[in-house]
Amino acid sequence: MLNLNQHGVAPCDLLRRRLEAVTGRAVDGLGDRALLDTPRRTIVFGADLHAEGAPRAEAWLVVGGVAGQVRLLPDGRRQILNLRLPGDIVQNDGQDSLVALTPVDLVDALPVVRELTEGPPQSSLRRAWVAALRAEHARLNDQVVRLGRLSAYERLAHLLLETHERLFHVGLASANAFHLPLRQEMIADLLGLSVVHVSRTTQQLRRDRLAATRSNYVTLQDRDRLADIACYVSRFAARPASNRFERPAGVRAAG
Amino acid sequence: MLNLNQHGVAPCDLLRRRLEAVTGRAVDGLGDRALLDTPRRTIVFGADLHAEGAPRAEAWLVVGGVAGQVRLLPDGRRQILNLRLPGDIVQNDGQDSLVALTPVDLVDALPVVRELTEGPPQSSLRRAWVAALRAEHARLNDQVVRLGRLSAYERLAHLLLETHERLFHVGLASANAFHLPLRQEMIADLLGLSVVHVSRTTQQLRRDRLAATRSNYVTLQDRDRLADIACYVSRFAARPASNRFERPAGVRAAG
DNA sequence: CGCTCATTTGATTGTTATCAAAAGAAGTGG
DNA sequence: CCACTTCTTTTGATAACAATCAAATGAGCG
Repeated sequence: MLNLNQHGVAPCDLLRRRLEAVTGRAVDGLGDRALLDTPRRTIVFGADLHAEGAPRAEAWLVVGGVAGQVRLLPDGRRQILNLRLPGDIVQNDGQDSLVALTPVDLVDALPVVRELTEGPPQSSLRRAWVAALRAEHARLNDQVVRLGRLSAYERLAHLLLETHERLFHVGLASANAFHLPLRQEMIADLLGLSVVHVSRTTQQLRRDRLAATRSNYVTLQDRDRLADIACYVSRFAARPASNRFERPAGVRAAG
Repeated sequence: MLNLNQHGVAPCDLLRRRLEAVTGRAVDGLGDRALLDTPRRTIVFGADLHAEGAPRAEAWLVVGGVAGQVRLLPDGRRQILNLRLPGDIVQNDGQDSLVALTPVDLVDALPVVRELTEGPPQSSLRRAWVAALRAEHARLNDQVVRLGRLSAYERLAHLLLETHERLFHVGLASANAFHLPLRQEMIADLLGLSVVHVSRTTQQLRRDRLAATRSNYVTLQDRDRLADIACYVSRFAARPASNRFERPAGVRAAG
C-alpha cells in the first residue's frame, strides 16, 4: 500500500497532477524536473516548517508526509486549520505556524511559484495556479461548514472523503484506500473534537461498514453512502476521461 | 447612532479606509469618486447578490447593509461562512451564494478592482489589495478556530469584537458601540449554534456586563475583558496615530 | 388594536467533553 | 525472546454544553 513518506512520485509529477486535478485539463510548461529538482529538506515530526534558521525559501512543495497550519490558543487548546498533503504548495502567512504532523519532505518551490504567478495573465500555468488557490479556498469553506454544522460522525466521514480525493488525484491513493499517518489527537484538533470522541467515532464508522481505519491505513468501504452522510461535494474539476494521468507504478486496487 | 444602511460615508471613502486599515498606511490613487461613483444597486433582504438577471458586474462594493456567503445543506442546515460589511468588496466564487442578510446597497466595483489588481506589482494600490486579501483569509481562519475550539460564549464575544473592529475602521462604529442589524437566527447560522442558544448567550454577556445588545445595537462594555475571553487578535495593521483617517461627521462617542 | 415575526423562557434530550484507568502497539536493552 | 518503557487507543462513568420542543412574551407595523 502507498505510503505518504515513501512513494516513488517525483515532485514535478505531484505538482502537475495537482494542477491537472483542479483545472480538469492537461498542464504543460512546468519544465519537467528543472524547477523542482532541488535538494529535499526533511522536517522532523512536530517541527515548524518556517522555523528560524531554515533556508530562506518562501514557498515549499510538500513531497512527503503531512503538515498542517496550527493555531494555538493561550490556554492550550489547539485548532489545526488545514492539512497540507503531498502536492500542496505551502507559504508562510505570518499568522499561524506550519507544523510537521509527520516527518515532512519538502523541495523549494519558489522558482515554480514565480513561474505560476508571473507568466502572461492568460497562460495555462497562471490559470492553473488561480484554480488551485480557489480550490484551497473552497476547502477552507468546507472546513467551516464541517465545524459549524456537521456532527462528529459527519465531520470524520467528510474529512476522510476529502483526504482520499486529494491523495487520489496526485496518485497517492488507490480507488478506496489510502495512508493517513495521523494520530487521533491530530484528527481531533482538526475536527474540533476530543481525542476520545474521535476514537469512538472512528469505531462507529467501522461498525457501520463505511470506513475502516487500522494503523494509519484507511479503507473507504462505501464512498457513496459516506458522501451522502457527510454532504460531501468534490472540489476538483470534472476531468474528461481521456485526460487522466497514468496510474503510477505501485498503485494497486484496494484489498 | 450610526446605521449601516443610512450613513453618510461615500463609497470611495469606505474602500479607502478599509485599505488603510489593513495596510496601516495612507492609500492614495483611488481617484476619489470617479471609480466608484456609479448608480447604487439595492438588494432586498434575503435575495442573492449574484442572482440571474442582475447587472453583469463581477465585483461589488458593499456600501450599506450586511451580506453573507451562505452554504445550505441538503437537509436544511445552514452555515453562514462570513459576513460582508460596508467597505468589503464581494466577488462571486461560484460555490456558495451571497445573500443579503439585510437590505444591501452595492456599487459596481469592477473598475476599481481592475485598478487594484492590474497596476504595477509594487504599486501602493496593489499591495493594499494583497493586504486586504490576506486579512480576509486570516478572518476565515479565525472563523475556523471560533467554530472548532471556542465555546458559544467565546464565539459570540469574538464575533462582536471582530465586527466592531471592522466597522470601526471604516468609520461606521463609535469607540465601543455599533449597529448590527442581524436577527439571532443569522448569528446562530454564522456561529454554528441554535437560535435559542444565541439568545441565552447574548443575555449571559449582558448579565456579565461585557456586551449589551438591544434591538440591533451592540455596546461593548469591556473590550479588553471580551478580547481576553474570546482569545481575540486583531487582524488589522497597527497604524501610526498620525496616519488615522479623520472621524466622519456623525460619529459620536458611545453613550 | 390585532397581526406577524423575533426573542425569551422552561423543560428535556442528545451530543460531546472530561476524567480515570485499562488495553494495545512499538521500541529498547538485557 | 522477554521484560520494560512509553506512547496511543480504547473503555467506562460522569458532567457540561448545546439542541430541541413547546409555549409565552415582546417588538414592530398596518
